[in-house]
Amino acid sequence: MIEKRYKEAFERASDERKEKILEVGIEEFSNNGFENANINVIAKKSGISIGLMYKYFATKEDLFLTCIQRGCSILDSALEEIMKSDEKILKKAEQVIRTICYHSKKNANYIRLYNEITSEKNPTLAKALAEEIEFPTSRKYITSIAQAFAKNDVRQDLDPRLFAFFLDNLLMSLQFSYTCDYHRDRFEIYTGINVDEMDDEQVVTQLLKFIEGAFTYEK
Amino acid sequence: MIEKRYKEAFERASDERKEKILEVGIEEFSNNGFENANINVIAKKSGISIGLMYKYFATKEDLFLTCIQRGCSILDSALEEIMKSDEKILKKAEQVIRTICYHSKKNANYIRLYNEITSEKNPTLAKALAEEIEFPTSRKYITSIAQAFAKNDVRQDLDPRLFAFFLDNLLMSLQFSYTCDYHRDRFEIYTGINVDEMDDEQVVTQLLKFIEGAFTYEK
Amino acid sequence: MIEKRYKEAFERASDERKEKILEVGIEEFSNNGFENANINVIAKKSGISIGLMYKYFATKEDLFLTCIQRGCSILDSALEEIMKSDEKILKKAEQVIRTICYHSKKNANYIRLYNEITSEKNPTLAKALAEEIEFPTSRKYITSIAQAFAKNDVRQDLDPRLFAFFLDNLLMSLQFSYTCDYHRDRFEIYTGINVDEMDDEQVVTQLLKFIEGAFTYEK
Amino acid sequence: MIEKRYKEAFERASDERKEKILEVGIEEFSNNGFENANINVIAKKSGISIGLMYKYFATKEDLFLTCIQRGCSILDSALEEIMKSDEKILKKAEQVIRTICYHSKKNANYIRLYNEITSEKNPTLAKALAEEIEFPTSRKYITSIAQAFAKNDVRQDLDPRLFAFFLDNLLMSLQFSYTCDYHRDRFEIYTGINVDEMDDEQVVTQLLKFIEGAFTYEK
DNA sequence: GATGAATGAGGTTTCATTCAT
DNA sequence: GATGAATGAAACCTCATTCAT
Repeated sequence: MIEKRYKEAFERASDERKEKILEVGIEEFSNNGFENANINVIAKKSGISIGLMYKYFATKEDLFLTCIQRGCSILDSALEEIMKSDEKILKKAEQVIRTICYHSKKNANYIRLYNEITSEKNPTLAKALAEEIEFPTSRKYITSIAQAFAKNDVRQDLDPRLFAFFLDNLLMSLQFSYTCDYHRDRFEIYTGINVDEMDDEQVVTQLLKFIEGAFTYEK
Repeated sequence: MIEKRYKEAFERASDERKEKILEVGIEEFSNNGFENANINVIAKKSGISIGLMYKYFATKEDLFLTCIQRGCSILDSALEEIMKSDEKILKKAEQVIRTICYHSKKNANYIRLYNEITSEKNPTLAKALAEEIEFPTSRKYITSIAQAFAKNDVRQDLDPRLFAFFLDNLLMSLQFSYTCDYHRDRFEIYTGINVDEMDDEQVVTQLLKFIEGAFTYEK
Repeated sequence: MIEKRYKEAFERASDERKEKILEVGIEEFSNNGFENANINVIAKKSGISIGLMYKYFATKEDLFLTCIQRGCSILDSALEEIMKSDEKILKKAEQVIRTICYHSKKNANYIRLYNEITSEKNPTLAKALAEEIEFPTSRKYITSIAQAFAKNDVRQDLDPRLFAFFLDNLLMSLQFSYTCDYHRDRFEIYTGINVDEMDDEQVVTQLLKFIEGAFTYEK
Repeated sequence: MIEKRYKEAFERASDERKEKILEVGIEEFSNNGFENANINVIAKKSGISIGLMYKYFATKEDLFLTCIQRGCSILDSALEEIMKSDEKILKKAEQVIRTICYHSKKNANYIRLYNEITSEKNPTLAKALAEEIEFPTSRKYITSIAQAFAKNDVRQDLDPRLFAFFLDNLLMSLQFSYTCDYHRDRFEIYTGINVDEMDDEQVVTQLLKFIEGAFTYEK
């Protein structure tokens, strides 16, 4: 688990300021990537001095990680809402997919930040990030599938953890397809349609069929 | 489509040298990412001077892109072999999955380079790369699915292009899970097992079930 | 017209520092030309770091242009003083010539910088520079000649603008002859005397005769 | 006087090749200036290898100087023709001016090369160049004026060498005004007319009046 | 004579981080 | 707490020149 990466001074800052810094940081990091983001620019756009920024965060990496934590908590809370319900697993999947389709523009920067993380090269950092970000989500999926398994709502020869993994692979890929340059182009190459002009309903329907088949079918 | 990004002098170099430069380049770029890779280091490790490197490639970006083209052509030729056969689609899927499991270590750097690309931030470059890389693969998948569709081997209410897209999402994610730091950790979080110690057969079996259900099931 | 080429940070620097940087810059650029001048050297001699230099000027070219503006404003203010008087045109010419002879050592670097500009190869930059530098001077000369023309102090068949141009050609060449290596040697080849040992009075007298005849004579 | 700056191998090359190399060299140096001209490019455009270029010239500077000698000999031979005649000095001046107006386009590159030289920063080189280039011309002018002086064709209180110098200043400035970016813009600022659209006859007439007055008038 | 592959020093520019005020 | 001027290491890239063939 990632410990807090900000200094105490950051906690003491006003909520408005904290919000602003992380918002600007998320925007800059998601637009430019970690290397090309400029911490001096982030400070300026946040309306604080670079000196104060270093009173809040020891390094550029710490600011980056704090931005990630912020972004992920936002994404996770949306998922939380859906997964805690009592709906059947396919119903939950549908809601998650619709949420992705619907909110992908509003939260585009968070998702692009997430995409940035998935190509992290530092093994130690990658591990900490994965645990921070993937753990909560994975438990929700695994639990839901296990429950469905117990209720015999899904095929009985599936491995809940692997199937949760495959499911999340599909959802993660979809998120990126709505928000990240390369994945957007990839989407168009496969479907022939720009993702902005795609009928979301068609995507939802087809992906649900895919998932439903995957979870339900049994020879 | 990406045109060649190397200069004529590079073509004239010995095969051994060309091989060496691209091998070193792929290693450096996949280990450090584009920004943190150092051309001077690549030149030194390749046994040539920095001046000569710039006789071969006009910019760092051009070297990067040539490394990508090299990596992709290797990956694509493996896929080509499988997809051109007359097997049923699920048989092909199985072969592709096995190939991924089997070769993921040998070609780890290529796949990590591919992962690097998927978070490219330059829209123009992202588009060119997506077309170069995704187009050949997508046609193979779409064609195979369309053929299966015509033979009634798969459910008749699927959209071939979207299903090809979903299928590739699963395979792409699997590749990354074998090779890229973050994805490897993510895999372990979902499955509880480090990917290096995972029984490949279990992964193959489960993923095939997932795909088989997705393509076969019809209410 | 050239807009300012320095950043706001430069304006905020102390006058002493601004003065120092431009003085050193003018010296380096006039001694070595634009290409061979070294920004790191200018920074070091100015007593600031290279990083700060780039806080002040975005590029080497911007520093160069700011040096030029500084040099030209000094040269122009000397001319301004003379031209705004009510003297007859030949009296003004005499004063200008004497000023050139007298101040050519003190301002040698400015004049050599001006010389550097006159062989500028970038057409866009050349145009901007010419307008910045030549316009104020040209108006002064043309106006003076036009006034003399109106008073019948000069021959009535002259074209004021072309005669202003010829006059300035003579003065520009004289400036260079006092300050720039090639022109100094050229001067000696023509006159047989090194310009430093030449009796300025002789030059003033002869050049005034030349100009007086040019402006006065009428068949 | 500049000694030859080419190696013996260059003398042994075919006239065609020598011609080509110098022609290309003059073009590159006059277009880009000494620093920005690329000797490898000059070799390629001349149709020879860079290795051979260094068999012909020891350094880039030597090639440059040989180009200058070539360019100047062309310009000088045109002047030679005019000055050796028996015409009166003003007639000769008119012919020189007309030659400048007429041939300025054809020989633009030579003149721009000459312009490049006039801002040479190396004192030793500047001196050698000035002697090479200015000496022949200066003798022609000084001699002509001295002859005119003896015949009482010009005012008797002029210093022949200084007047020759002033005269050449006017002609040199005019040459540059027809060919070099900065000087062309300067011409337009003074006259209000682009030098390409200027009526040459007007320039000739006015400059001749200027010179005639300068040489003839006597209080 | 002729080639052109190969070298590598050196210059411009960026930006994370420090610290005096 | 807050500022922002100041630092300087490090990276990309150019091109005159060499030399083995």
